[in-house]
Amino acid sequence: MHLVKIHAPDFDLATTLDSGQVFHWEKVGNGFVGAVGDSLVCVEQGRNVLKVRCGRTPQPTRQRRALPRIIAHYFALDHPLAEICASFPNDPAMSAARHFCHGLRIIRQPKWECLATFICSSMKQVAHIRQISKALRERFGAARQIDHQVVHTFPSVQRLAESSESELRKCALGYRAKNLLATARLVSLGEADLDAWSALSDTDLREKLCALPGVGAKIANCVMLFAYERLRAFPIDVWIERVLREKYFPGNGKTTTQRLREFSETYFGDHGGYAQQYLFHYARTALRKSGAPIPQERNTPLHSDRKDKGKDARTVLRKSGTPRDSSTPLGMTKRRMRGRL
DNA sequence: CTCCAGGGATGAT
DNA sequence: ATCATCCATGGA
Repeated sequence: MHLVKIHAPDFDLATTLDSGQVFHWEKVGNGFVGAVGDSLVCVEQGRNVLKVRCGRTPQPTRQRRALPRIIAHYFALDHPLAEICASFPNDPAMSAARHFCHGLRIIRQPKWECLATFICSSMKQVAHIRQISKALRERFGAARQIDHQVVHTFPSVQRLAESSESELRKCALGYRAKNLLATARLVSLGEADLDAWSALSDTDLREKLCALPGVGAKIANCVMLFAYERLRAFPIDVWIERVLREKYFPGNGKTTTQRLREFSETYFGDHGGYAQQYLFHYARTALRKSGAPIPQERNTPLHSDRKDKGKDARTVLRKSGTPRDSSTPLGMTKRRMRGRL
């Protein structure tokens, strides 16, 4: 089964796939198996090279011929990584992250796959997002085969749009099911044209994405960075917020999230999204275990700890089974979808 | 067991 | 405009 070698200097496959930007690659042997678009591949890291094997596809010869180009484009091997890293600000935290994440690239993900996956990501750990992605693919995706093992592609917009909330909830989506379904329907109806949005400015693109159910500033920035190649987009999640407060605003207990956002958009420069991903992966892997415990910075440092107050009531109220579809046929509860989209 | 996670929508100040 | 609360789920 055809092996292709692709020149890939300055690229670390494992670091890239483990950095929390993509969630469907599975480690098999010395390589990783996953779908790139509609074709299933096994990718293995070599010395300055990627070894790629292709599974069965509907159009074998055509796909096989285009494979190197597709793979190189997907992993963004054309990004001038040295220049990008050189554009990062020169401070201790950034330098540590840059060194730790050597070879990490922001890859080019399919728009719908990226959007749908990050709608599922809210208040979920990376391991959980992988689990949800797998459940969605196995239930709604198309089966592909490579090396005697079956892997499923990410489900199409139409397939998810014609599913139901209760069916989506079987994939451990929880409250995210309604948002994923509503967004899938908007995209499938053409009211949200993900491809056409490529032509928009960063500001307009963010506005369009934020109008989708289940998409706020953070997820919009993730989709902009990982699927629209907007390398300035700077998603601020709980990890990045900790890094910013701890490394860039130490002691300032009353730094607003608004201030953090302004800082992140100017300080990190033209490739702020790249810088953000380096800081994120560094904080999650190197900083968490065997290091600084990350102080956690409780807000409300003044008066009144208010011991419990709720937090256990819902555990008691949680009845068994029947999540009930909550009957809002199109879930169009987001006001911003009103008017000209 | 508790705690927390690549947040967002909503309603109350 | 900011702030609190709820939303489900499962790994650590």
